[in-house]
Amino acid sequence: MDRRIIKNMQEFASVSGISRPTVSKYFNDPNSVRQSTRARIEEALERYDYRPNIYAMNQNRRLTKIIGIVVPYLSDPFFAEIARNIERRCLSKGFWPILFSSHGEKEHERDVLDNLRSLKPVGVLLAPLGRRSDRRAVERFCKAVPTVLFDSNIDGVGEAFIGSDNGQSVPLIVEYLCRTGSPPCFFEMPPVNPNANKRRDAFITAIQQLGHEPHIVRVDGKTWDFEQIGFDGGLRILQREGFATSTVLCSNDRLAIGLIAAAHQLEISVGRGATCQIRIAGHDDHPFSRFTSPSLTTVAQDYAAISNKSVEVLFNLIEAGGDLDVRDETLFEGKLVMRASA
Amino acid sequence: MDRRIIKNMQEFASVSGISRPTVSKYFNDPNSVRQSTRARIEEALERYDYRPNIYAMNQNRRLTKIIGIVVPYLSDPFFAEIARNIERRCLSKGFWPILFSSHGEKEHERDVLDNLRSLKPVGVLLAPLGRRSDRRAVERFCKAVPTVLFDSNIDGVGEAFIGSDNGQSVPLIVEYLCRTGSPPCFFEMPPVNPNANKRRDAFITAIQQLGHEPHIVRVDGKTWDFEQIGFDGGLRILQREGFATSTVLCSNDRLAIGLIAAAHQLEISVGRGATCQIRIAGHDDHPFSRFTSPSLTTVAQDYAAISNKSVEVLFNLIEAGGDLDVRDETLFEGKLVMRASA
DNA sequence: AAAAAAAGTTTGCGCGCGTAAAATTTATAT
DNA sequence: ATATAAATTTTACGCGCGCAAACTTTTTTT
Repeated sequence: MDRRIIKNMQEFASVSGISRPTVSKYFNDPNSVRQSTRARIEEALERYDYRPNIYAMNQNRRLTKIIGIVVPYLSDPFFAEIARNIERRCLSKGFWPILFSSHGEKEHERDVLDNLRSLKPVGVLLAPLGRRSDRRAVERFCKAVPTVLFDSNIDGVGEAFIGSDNGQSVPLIVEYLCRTGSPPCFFEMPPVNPNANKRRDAFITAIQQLGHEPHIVRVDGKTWDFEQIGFDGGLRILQREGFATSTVLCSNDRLAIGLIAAAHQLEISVGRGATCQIRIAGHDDHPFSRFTSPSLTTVAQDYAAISNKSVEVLFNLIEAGGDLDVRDETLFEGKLVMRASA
Repeated sequence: MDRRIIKNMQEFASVSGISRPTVSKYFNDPNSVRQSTRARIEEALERYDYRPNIYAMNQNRRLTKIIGIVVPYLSDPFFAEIARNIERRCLSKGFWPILFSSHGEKEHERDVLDNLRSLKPVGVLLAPLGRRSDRRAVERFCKAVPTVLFDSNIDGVGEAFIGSDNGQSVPLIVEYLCRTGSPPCFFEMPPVNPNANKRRDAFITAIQQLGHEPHIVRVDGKTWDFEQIGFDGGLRILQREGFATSTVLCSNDRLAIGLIAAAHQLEISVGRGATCQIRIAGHDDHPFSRFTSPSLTTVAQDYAAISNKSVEVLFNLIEAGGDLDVRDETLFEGKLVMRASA
């Protein structure tokens, strides 16, 4: 840090002995200027610690370097982790990731998309709320901004979709559960996104294919407190009629976490041991699933692959100028994670 | 949505029959213009859906409306929840909250602060990493930007601090544990922030005051996977020497969650029942603590109060023009949450 | 060494808005 | 109705940078 403070690019250009347009070019892409020039600029940069005004930059650039990341519910560590991964990859490519959460509310998602739009991002990675989304608002947004959807699909909206293959993951665990014990029933809550429905349907198909009757148990719940919903619903069911079979496959891990807690409270032993009364399995391999008691058997969503692929597709989309020829959908397979609960 | 698209404020001013400076004033603060004028503008706003260019706005404003929120680790639902609360309050006051996570890394925190600074926020709510923070970087930041610290204090840095009173909360649960069973030992990991140390010290003081020997058990761990650290460390200890007493107070809930999982794996029964072998308690009332098996007895941090107060203080700070006369520290008391684990 | 290509410089314009001062209109108080 | 205050309009300038065109210098090619 040297002498006077630099207030704009012109001053910085002067002290570094380079013309302003070249300096501008450097900040746009350091590799676009000659090595010797780059060295001189970076040398001056160390002495003066100047940073271009991002507002002026973004106002005048054709394209900003901003990438929007929108997740439905950031308090869910699953989405927090995906967001973190995406953020890292964007940063390493010189972009400015900005993270938003819809907080599970349709209105908030709409507001987020509106605000995000006025940031004029080059691209957006959007995990929509799903069934609770204001479909038209999302459509409008995706028409105006190059967007890749992930986690939760909305048919025909966005330039691509990346998610996991429920049609593979659900049969995988259903087959495992049937092979190792009583066939499972399916425990679900009102579907918040298309995945929930796909999982239920995949369950029905899979269990029938194995020659069993499909039992679906649905509990109420309108919030995003999935654990609480699983707990409350599970408690009620276990106290009254019980489940149709002694194995329960939950629509997602968070529901299963609540159900395990309910079972424990009622002193119903969970697990695959001989003395256990009920087996509980989940779906997603949520970050906390390995720390339930007993630890939760589940199908892991490959969220590293999902976030990596999402970013990759978005970068392609950006390079292609904002629209792809075909809207491709990439689905990743789940992996069985055998733990103690089933 | 009507006729032609409005590309700038001048055009919008024309179609709404108001002068541009007045329109500008309106967008700065809708209440600063006459009611009749406001009505006319908002009427036009409905017909034309114009939004001012935020980059141009922020470039020229004395103060932006941006409020930075920085948390150490967003994948921790505790911080995600606080962030959500803060965000809501900022939005309702017409500010633009932008959320950042340090991802538990010193370098990343530094980068975040650097980037945030160039956004020229009016104010920032910062929960620093703590001991892993680059103290000088944080200091420099706080000198340049009106900042309120929360959760984790750094002496003399920032215009205010809001957190919880470990000197009250720890004795509270220590007293409870001693009253209802064997005195606890203290289970901790390498301290990531000042709270960890304060809790240990508070534990020692409290347990001695009650006439017991303070036993501290520390396990290794350098990441932010607190559950994993609690699990691995707990497993090792329980398999070997065991804990000094049959009651374990953990430095935080996430550690306790891991420890409960370890105990379960070793078929050590956790709880306050007569047949139980060990009692485990935590600190924070983490969102997941009610869903462990058994549910976790803990001290609740009043995080609603913490986030509310933080925002309130920041608003005062902003109105005061960026610096307060005195750096006040507000500490909120914890509340005992008796559940099944202790 | 000459020619071609690449990189850098100069000049100048424009982006969309904030803000200030002076002039004018409108609302409120006496 | 008149005086006063408040709100609005007019006019004009500045913010910090991107970008394009024409020109000059440096580097690479043959």
